[in-house]
Amino acid sequence: MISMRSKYAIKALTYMARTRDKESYLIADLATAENIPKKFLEAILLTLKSQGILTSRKGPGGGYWLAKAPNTITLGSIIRAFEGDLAPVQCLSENSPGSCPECQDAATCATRLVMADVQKAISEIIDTVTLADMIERSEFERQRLSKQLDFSI
Amino acid sequence: MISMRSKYAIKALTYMARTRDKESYLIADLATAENIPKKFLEAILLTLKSQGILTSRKGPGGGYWLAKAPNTITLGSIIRAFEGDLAPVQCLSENSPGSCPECQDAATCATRLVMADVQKAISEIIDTVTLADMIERSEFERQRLSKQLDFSI
DNA sequence: CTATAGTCTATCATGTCTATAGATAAGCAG
DNA sequence: CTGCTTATCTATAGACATGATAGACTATAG
Repeated sequence: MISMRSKYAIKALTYMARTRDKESYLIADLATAENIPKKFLEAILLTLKSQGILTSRKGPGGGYWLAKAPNTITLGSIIRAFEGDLAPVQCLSENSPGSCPECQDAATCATRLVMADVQKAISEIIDTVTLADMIERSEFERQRLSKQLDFSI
Repeated sequence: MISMRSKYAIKALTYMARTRDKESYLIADLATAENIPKKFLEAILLTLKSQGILTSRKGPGGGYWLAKAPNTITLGSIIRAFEGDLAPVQCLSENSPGSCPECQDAATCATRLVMADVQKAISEIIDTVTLADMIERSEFERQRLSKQLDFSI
């Protein structure tokens, strides 16, 4: 299960990518628009900034905005900002290395071998999908469903 | 990250599948052999029994043993016994259904669509690999490494 | 100088995870 | 029937992560 942080981050970022008219977004407005607890969102946006996904400016006229184009922001980079690297087992973690405490022989550990495949499969999906892709996919689905409705009438 | 429960379960089951000579295994022996806290292992074996992976008998001569052949016990069934269905988001959970609390429109939710792909990718791996496969893979790796050693001498 | 808006620190409740202790129940041997 | 063996159940404790809130602090436009 991905955390609420990740989901709120996706919602806020998607909102910004969808409505590119404004040049900056206030925490309060994002919180209201996407129904996210304001104080919680604060910390989330700060994390996204530290990952180079958002930029911000203080003071009047300030706020947050996307640091990169939506088609260059991957879902993986968003999720990993909150969930860490998505290692299914400790010994496959890159940013916080170390062997699994219970493992007797990492070299021949079948669990590690299989889990490496799992990790790769996950990465291949989430590191390929971008924010732009997600908005497009959502819009496509919306239209597909409204057409289905037309037929059923 | 999969839990220690899952890892201990895999270790205990692999041990039983590897040494098929004995007709039953004592909790205490499994705990010693695989270096697992005995009391903790108790609960784990009980869960595996409730999932139909193990069978048991009390009293002298009793113990635990595999309820099925190792090539019919999937890694997925073991992991799911402890981690639940591996739904990346609430709305994709089958055994504890319900929509994600923050979701406004599940039908067009891009996160759900992508995560469904992730869930499928994970399942395709772990539901295909069996206990027998893992033992074989581990043994293969052991031999491969010892051959590599031969060359390097 | 002051209102605005992001940033930082601390705290809280709740829940899960790993692990341990102690009591209980089933089953075999004599 | 007694006693030993072995699984099973209930309860608890400590550590940590998660979701969320409160309040003080800092930068900046005008």
